[in-house]
Amino acid sequence: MPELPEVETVANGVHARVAGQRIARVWTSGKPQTFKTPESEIAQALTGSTIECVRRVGKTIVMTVHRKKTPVEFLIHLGMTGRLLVSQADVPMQLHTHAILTLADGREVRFVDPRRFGRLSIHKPPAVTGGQQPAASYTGPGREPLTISADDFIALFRNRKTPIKAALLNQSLLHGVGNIYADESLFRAGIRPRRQAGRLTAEELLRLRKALVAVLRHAIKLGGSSVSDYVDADGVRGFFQLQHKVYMRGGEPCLVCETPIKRITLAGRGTHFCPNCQQ
DNA sequence: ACTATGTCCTGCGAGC
DNA sequence: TGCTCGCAGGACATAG
Repeated sequence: MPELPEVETVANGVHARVAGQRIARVWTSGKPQTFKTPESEIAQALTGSTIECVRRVGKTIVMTVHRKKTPVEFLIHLGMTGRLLVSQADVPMQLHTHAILTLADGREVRFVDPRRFGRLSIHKPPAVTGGQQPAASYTGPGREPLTISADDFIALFRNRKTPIKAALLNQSLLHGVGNIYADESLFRAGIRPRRQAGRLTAEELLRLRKALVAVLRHAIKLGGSSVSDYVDADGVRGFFQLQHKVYMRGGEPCLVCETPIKRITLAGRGTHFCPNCQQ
């Protein structure tokens, strides 16, 4: 499932291929739950506009386009099985394609999502009160794991009774962390997923932050984790799944101490940890 | 204000 | 071999 490293990989890949291109046409599938903003509004906002940049905020891909200097942000959330692909027009359209942006040079940006947990929407900048024109800027629901300071990171979890893993998955605290990187960072920090977030010591939280940043950076370098059907903008798989220490390794020996990895359900999610290495 | 749980959706793999 | 069934999970709604 696409989390921060996968979304970052896709956003960078799409940016490199389409920045500066004009969007000539927009097609949408009519599957209502995919569109948080009505399809007609999305099509109207994008048709004839020029793509300025494509970047990642949390788990969301933000495509900034402009027309007559008015910026609009197109938000693409990949959900669990969403793909954003840049294709030549003659590549056959695959099943579960929900949106196609046809570029002026004939190539297409395609959003494909079998399970339909993905969402497309338009983010409008807040209303302007003064004379100046603020740039549209989607900031996401929480803080960025890669740039948050140590003090702010510790403060996020203060007084929280929820398990640390559930807190890591809460996008209004940190955004971008999902099930894989929550499990992997807790393993690398030696912390049990069920520990109450508010009861972790500052030292443990610093270890967790360090582990989380390291695992996210490493995964970005390897193009993300390809579990389920994740691929980048060119349809190429990532390699970080080969570095998973606990995720989906229930019953297999811990790579550090050989204790069998335990699998439990926490916050409705499969949760994997080493009962010896994680206390 | 927090926290916990159910729901959506399809593909895949286990098991009979 | 071919079928059914349960599971995978991010975000959001709803309940406690």
